[in-house]
Amino acid sequence: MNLDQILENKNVKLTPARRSILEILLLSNKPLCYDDIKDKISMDKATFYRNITKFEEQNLINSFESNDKKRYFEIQKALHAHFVCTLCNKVECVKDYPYFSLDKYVIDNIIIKGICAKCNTANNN
Amino acid sequence: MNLDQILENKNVKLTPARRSILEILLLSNKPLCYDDIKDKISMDKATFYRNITKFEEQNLINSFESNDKKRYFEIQKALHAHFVCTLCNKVECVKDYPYFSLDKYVIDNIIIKGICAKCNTANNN
DNA sequence: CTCTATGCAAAAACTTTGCAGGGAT
DNA sequence: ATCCCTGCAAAGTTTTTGCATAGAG
Repeated sequence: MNLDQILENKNVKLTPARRSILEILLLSNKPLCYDDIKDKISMDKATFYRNITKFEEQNLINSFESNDKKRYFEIQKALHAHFVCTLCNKVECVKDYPYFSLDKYVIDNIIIKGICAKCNTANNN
Repeated sequence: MNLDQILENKNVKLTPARRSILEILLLSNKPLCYDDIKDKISMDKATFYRNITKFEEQNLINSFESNDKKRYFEIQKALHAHFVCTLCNKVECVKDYPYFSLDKYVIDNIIIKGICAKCNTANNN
């Protein structure tokens, strides 16, 4: 999947800022927040959030709020679930979690909240 | 399930403010945010959030962030999923959504994000 | 009396908006 | 010349913290 395919038929001009955001999200194996992306490239938060809003309007990406109060974004290549640890705030993709359709509902994302293996082990020591 | 049972062995004194919060959450059939609760009883946000924090520390309630950037709280009687509509921000419980354990992970909550039946119908008109 | 709970006000954290400058078409 | 993208600064929203008062044991 490349950016041209992704932007096909979408009303989004591919500016350098947008290219950067999309490339970083494409290369990432987990959802990223503004801080994650700002660490990789210099970009004002207004630019970031305005472009993110546009991407979401065009269904190019989806997002969710994690436990750390930040929004995390990703280009979802195939619908899959996400795990958010409520102790260490780690976010990871859960590729093999089954999902089911709900009558007349459109499912965009599944977020599983709980305690990750590492924190769980640490907690029980 | 009553408040005495819920607070059994928990290090939480049952003050009037706490009783109000817990009773409202117990009676609700869906997760509630601070604004929802403030509509029902007068309570300062500091008091609310401090008590909510204490409840969460004692695993009396759990919470998640919805699309409207607010945290929603509930007393979860049995693990079940929640649906959050990304268009109208409605939050509802999905009792019959199947869930699966993840090896070594503790699952506290499942949030399904998407478009609810009503918004979906409205959108396709 | 001491310890905790509460309310008000201020701060903090993340996101959004206003506005002006700059580039592309 | 117009449109829209970008960055800075300011505002907005939700949640948290500081502090003084009130209340329970």
